[in-house]
Amino acid sequence: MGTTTTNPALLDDGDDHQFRQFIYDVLAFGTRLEAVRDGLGALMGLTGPQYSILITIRMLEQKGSRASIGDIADYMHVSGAFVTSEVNKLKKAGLVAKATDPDDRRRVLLTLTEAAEQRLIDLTEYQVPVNDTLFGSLNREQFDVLRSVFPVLVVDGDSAVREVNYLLKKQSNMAG
Amino acid sequence: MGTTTTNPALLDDGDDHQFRQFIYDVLAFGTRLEAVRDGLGALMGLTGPQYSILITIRMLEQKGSRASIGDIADYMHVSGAFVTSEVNKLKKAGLVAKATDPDDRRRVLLTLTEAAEQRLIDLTEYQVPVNDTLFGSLNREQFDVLRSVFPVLVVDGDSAVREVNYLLKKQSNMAG
DNA sequence: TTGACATAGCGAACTTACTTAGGCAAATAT
DNA sequence: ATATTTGCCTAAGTAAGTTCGCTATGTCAA
Repeated sequence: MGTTTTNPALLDDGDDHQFRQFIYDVLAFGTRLEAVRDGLGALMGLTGPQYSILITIRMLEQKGSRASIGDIADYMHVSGAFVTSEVNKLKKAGLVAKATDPDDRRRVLLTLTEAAEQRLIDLTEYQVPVNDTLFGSLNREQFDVLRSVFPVLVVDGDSAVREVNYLLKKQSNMAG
Repeated sequence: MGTTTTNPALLDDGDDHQFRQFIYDVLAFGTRLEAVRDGLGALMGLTGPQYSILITIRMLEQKGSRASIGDIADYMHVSGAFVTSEVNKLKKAGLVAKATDPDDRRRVLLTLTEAAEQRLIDLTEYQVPVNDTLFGSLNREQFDVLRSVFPVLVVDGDSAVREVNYLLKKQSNMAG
């Protein structure tokens, strides 16, 4: 009674205090990680979202997928219109190239330019000390757990977002 | 060479690919967690930041600390002026009370009202299914690792934020 | 005890990071 | 053929912050 989860693995003798503190810490870490990301972007002369778009494109390239505007928007959980406008700035800065997808000429395929790849390489000079500070206290066993857990959490996170949006819609229907 | 960390525990035979993917997943999870938080806030009729302020006050209360405007700002990594303005809205809504600290009359101490505590209790009805979706696949061993790791990551995160801001300042000094 | 400086909070003006709405062009279904 | 859907774009608006300058209080040094 009064707990915010029913998963017994997360309860300490029926108490969810540890779990609440954990959620709080995850959220707090998230804001710090975002601050670091914004700072790394700024070191390249970019805003946080622009930097995020670059590394999302790179991530998709490395996976062998091709990245359209909509793909980036889905990954980042922002609107397509926003990606369009930020990508246009990145194009103007010579960091991404746009090409129409020959298989579907509505789609725009995004790739990193050589200049962008070089700037990302140059950035590692700063990334290394920052990442070492951030994750210097993790050991191998902890990292293995984190590495296996987070992909699942992302997928479950998507489900939870859908669920909360559904609850919200239901509530607003009841109000209206 | 080319890796973004030097911590050997995070490298797979000298390669940081797993580590990069992990960072990407943590960031992705962060955006989803934030979306869930915003949704839970909306279910209470609040914005995400307002909801965050409420649970930050509650967290500090439970720790036995008293919460000033500046304390909340530090915890949330936002400006004091922003906390001031959001807290004033929460006060108008009858959810937080402001009192001047007798020990330092510049400080404003924040407490949750009964109404706020009740609304947070009512919210658990929605929180339970959402948290179960989010964290339903975690087992005890994984949770124990996460629970021990995240408080450290938050502290190290603060250091990393300071470090990246220092690098940024140094760079802008060199430019100017 | 007074003057100089630092700190906490506040309000106003501004910026940034988004969203929604509406339109066009290409693809898909009827 | 035509209707619908999908992908991207532009323009306009909104939310979530910031910075700046102010007042009040506290602190420290002489």
